[in-house]
Amino acid sequence: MSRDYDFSAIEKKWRDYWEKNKTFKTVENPSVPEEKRFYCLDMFPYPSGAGLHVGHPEGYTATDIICRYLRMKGYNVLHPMGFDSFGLPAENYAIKTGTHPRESTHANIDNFRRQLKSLGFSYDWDREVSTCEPDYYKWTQWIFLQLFKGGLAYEANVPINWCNSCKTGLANEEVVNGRCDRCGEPVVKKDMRQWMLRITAYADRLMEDMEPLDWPESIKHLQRNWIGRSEGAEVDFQVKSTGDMLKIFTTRPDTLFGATYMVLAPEHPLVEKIMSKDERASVEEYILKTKMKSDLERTDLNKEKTGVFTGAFAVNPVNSKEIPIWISDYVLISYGTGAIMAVPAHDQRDFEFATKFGLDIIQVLSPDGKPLDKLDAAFEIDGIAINSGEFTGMKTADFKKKITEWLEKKGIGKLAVNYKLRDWVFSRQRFWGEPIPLIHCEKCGTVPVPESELPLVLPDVKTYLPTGTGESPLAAITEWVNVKCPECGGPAKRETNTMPQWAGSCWYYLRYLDPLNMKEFASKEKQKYWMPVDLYVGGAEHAVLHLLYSRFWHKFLFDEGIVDTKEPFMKLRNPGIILGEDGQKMSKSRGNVINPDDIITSFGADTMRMYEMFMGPLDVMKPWSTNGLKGLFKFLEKVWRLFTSSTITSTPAPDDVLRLTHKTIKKVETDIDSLNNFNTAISQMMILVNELTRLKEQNRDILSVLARILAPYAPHFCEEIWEILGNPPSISSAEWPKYDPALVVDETYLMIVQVNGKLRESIDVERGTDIETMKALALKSPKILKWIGNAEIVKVIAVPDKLINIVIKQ
RNA sequence: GCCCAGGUGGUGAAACUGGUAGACACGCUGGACUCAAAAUCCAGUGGUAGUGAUAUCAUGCGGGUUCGAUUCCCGCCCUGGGCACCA
Repeated sequence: MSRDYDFSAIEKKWRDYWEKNKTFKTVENPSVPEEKRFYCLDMFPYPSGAGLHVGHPEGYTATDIICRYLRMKGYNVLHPMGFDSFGLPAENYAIKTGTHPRESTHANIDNFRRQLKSLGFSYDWDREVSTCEPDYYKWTQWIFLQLFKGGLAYEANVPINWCNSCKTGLANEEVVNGRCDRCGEPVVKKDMRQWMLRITAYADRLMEDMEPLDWPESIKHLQRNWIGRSEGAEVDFQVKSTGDMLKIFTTRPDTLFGATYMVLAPEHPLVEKIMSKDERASVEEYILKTKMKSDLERTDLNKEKTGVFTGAFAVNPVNSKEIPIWISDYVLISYGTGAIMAVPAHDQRDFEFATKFGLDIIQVLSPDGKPLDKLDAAFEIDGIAINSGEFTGMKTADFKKKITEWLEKKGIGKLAVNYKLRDWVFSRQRFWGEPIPLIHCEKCGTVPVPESELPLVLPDVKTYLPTGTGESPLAAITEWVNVKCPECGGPAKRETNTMPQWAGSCWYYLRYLDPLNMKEFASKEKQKYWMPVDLYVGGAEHAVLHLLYSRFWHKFLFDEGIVDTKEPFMKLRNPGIILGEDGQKMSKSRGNVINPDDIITSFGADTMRMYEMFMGPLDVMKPWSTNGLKGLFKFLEKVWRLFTSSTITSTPAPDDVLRLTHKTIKKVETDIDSLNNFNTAISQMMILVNELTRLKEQNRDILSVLARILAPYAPHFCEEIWEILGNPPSISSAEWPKYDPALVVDETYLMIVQVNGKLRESIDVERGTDIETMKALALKSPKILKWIGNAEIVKVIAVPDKLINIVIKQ
């Protein structure tokens, strides 16, 4: 029976079959042992109006292959999908098009779901979650309340990153090169009342607990740098005129004797108090100027240092020297104590500042204990102390330890640790997000919405346009804002800020476990059955956003006894970016965007899946090629003909073909197990198919193996050929073939013969041939004898079952 | 500037713990089939020299270690990503 490979009919047929038979519904079967339970998680998509792009199916196909393969090996696999649907892009899109974000979000989700289904992914769709649904965000709000009650959510009036175009505050993690991550507008600082999450309380654990995880080193590295732990000392300096204590943080307490001036951030609270009358005007002007600067201007490294003298002096506690106090915007209020001691001889920033303003530069450190002649730049590395009183002559490391002890004994300093990581700015002055479930009462202060009243539903609003005033659009709905205080019953107002986009994704992997549970966000039993996530696949761009935030929430939930694992994601893999056919990043403006729908219509989902896996290893960046895609279509057609246009018998296949089949099983297995090299598994299957194509007739058992090892890659296609072979559906529950270890190695091999490391001959010999025989065979070869000639053989190196190298004197 | 990843044919890429560089595919060239084209099948395909067997050069560049280096070490160049006054 010969017929064409009608992919669209085949794919529809099997998609319908899976849906109707709930083939991929997952249940917590207790008889499956723990080590055979696998939780495989994809980063859920943000359903934009543009639909799925080709990058999505890359990671999703990889995980789908892994899941289908593991099921065939007898694993119980949890493989869910959902939608990250609250947040700025949906809202901005809604504003642009004039539709309500709820409507556009729902339409986008429907489209995404359709596209995902058309790719044949084996998700258990009964577990779908969507972060913007009240049933879901009820629990996001609930977790927030636990954070609030645990003292980890707090209100603060701090200068935050503000985007004038999106009209909202942003987290540090959402600012890229001084610009808004979403719209690219420069970010400015704005003083605002904010809800903050105390992620810094977990800084140490976020750092330490990451070490044993099987994550890409680069991602761990990124997180480590973002957290930015640095050890040093806090030292108190006294302000001479007022007696105030000025606390500074330094990683180089060993350079204390070289401090020739101090610098406060312009926003430092002491500035107002300590500045002298004479300097007031210039200090105030400088502060004003700083306020007007955008972050971009302020952090521009190329600009010259600026600053003004406050008129005040501080006393250096190690030598009682009086040193001037300046303010400058190169000192940040948000790091350390917002104040530094400046050691121009040993810190490049201070050096530049001191040079510009003619401040003293005193060397207190050199490579060999002798002062350097002249300094063109700060000497910043470790060395031996000079000009440092009783500490002179000490090595940097010892000095640090000794001086810190000394400061501690005197009660004017101590060991201190600082982090680059800042607390998480958690409120957004926008509409499309989870309402923060808090009530402000004049009498009782900030009171949580009672848990029984959750979810606190996002109200309908006439205009959801951002106000730009620092208030969210919710503030305008007086009937929603004005409530009775849950504690005293008096008049109170709701918090009108909403949560950031990252809130819902912080814990979605937990909701998949038990999506319909109305009493808890996930039952302990279900958690115990599946957690932690065994494999998590998604984009590296989330290294310091989602992946850090969700680890923080998870640790908090762990401390609360709500989850039982310290870390949520054991293995992490990042698919590489797919570039356009021109090698450029895919974008609408470049006109090089590939739409998965078009590919599926023209070539089918199976070809699409195969091609995306064949392009290269999962983790590397790679350009799209339509010709390459066609190659995979041709390959499937070739396999199709094998099953539909050839004679299929039970006559055993030739020995070499049988061996090749077993080698192929093994190769496909190890490549899937690598979680990365799906491309070479396909290459190996191509080699097998090329070999089979040469045969006059096909052996049924070999075709059966081929169908099963190809099934995770091209599932619709393989369901069909499985049926053609006469098997009942579905191939997804067929058993993964076992290879025979005896058949994966050949009886003979090609022995390489080198002369002085250069390939000169290759001889077919039996596996296991001993070294002496190898030598004898090599030295019998006329070619080799010709190369050796009369030269003296210095030595012979033999690697059994591989090669022999004859070293001669030339 | 600092940190990380990576540079292999015309293209995507392969190569076990150092052991045949370029598997598999795309593209290209030639052939078969066809009135012709598409599809399919067959053959060839890193550069140079040679009809050919073959030789020689070749994994970003320059050194080194080794019988032997795409693989290990040192220095440099380029590309991609991250951080960017964090004291």
